[in-house]
Amino acid sequence: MNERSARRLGRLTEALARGGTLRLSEAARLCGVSEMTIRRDLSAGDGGLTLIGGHLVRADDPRYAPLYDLATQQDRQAEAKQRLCEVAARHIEDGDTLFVDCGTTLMPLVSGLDQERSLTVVTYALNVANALSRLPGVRLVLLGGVYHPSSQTFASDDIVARLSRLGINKAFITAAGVHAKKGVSCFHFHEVAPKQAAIACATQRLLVADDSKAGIIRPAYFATLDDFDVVITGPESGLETTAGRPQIIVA
Amino acid sequence: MNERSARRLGRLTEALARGGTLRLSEAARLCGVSEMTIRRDLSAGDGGLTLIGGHLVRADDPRYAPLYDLATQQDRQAEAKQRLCEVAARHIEDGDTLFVDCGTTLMPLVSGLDQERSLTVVTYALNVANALSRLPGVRLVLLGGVYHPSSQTFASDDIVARLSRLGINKAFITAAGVHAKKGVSCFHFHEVAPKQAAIACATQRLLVADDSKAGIIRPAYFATLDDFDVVITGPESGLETTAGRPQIIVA
DNA sequence: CATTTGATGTTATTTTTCTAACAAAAACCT
DNA sequence: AGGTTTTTGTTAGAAAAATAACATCAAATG
Repeated sequence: MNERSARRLGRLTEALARGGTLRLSEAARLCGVSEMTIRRDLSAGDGGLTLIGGHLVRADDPRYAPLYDLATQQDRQAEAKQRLCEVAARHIEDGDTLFVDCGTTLMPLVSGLDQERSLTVVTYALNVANALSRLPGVRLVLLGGVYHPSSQTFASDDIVARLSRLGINKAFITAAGVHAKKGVSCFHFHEVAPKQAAIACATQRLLVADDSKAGIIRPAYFATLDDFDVVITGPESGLETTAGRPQIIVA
Repeated sequence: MNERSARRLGRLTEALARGGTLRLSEAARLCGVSEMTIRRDLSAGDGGLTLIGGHLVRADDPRYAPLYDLATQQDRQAEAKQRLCEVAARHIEDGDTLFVDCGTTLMPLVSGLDQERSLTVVTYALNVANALSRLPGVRLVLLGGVYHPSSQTFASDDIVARLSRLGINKAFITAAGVHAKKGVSCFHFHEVAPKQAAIACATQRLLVADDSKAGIIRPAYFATLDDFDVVITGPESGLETTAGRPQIIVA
């Protein structure tokens, strides 16, 4: 990609940073180039901006991904996540201090929060923070550090210490693999410390994982199933409520 | 308006209640009627839903609100900021560790960075972090804490300690007010600590402020002009290079 | 039962947006 | 300078969407 092209994209991205749309014609006028050039910039770019019916809009916000493109498969997972999150949301009470884990699983949870909901939410994920930053009722605490693009999270050596200073009420944890015997795992090792710290200091621990994670093992173990008080999952997960600790909720 | 029509609209409104888009064709299939009927429903409705390029969206969705104001006034300032940032960018060398301050002034700087640029960038601003998160060559460090929507920044009591542990090479600082005699100020008190810490520990300090800030005093002072090595500003600022410390660059 | 009325579907037309191809201009290199 | 590549603009054609007009259907009414 071109340097000038990148600068134009940057400018447009900035213009649209807080949402809104821009007619393609406006964008072209703004940058002093033809509409065709803007089109080319967009298709060469990283997909942060997209064109929908002649209107330039942000595409990087999962909140605005198409909901019901029933044709594709991604969306069925999205719908599953939506269902799980609706159940998870019922565990949230006003005044809670929540920990919200990384990934896309919990995005419907934070995106769906009521504007006026009075909560404190702690996270180390950039996408989660972005969604929460728009809610006036939420006090957002982001655990900073070095950014890891692979999981859109921040990692730092004192994240555990900082987390333990916060009075976390409920921890919503995600996983890439959930195995009844072997335990709960994720892809990236830098996610382990925050997850474990959140599990350690939260009063109530909730695991949210859709069917596609069931029976899977990923590189980084971070907990066993009975570290959790509640597990919210889909009907095909094969997990069942036993006498033991975790209460399995099927959504 | 028709009763069935109203019911369809209600159903679609519900489907889009949490944002997202719906293809007109999907909507038609969902309601079991033709696309034309959906179109008629929409134009007869209260305007809560709207059609944009074949996609059905909520009219009050902030993402799809047209940005009317861009063409007008913001534009000239944006262009000025673009100019300042082009000058500022010339001070960046590969391998640098930068501090980038909050606000919109420096957005063109980070948005315009080359994809391959090898840098470490430290910031405490969410918008800056978002722009940088897309650049593969940039190691992004976000100083976390409690989110302040007014400035899109994070604040925490140990931000100063954490900053001083980082080897900041060049600090790009912004201001809401620059006064030759009185000093440099910003709107929010929670910005003061990070700014001062960055100024304290950086090797080179650059102030970037467009003309509209010149001669202005804002609530929170955080530095004097000669705390900076370089000041990048516009032609109308009235600032001039004197014998003293700050080198004034007019862009 | 025929007729009317309103809602819906279908088709055709216009407008707009998208894509591809080529031409012009600018930047780049030797 | 001369030639090459890259970037941008223009044009033309294809695709999609918006609009309008007309046809069809179903319920309601006398």
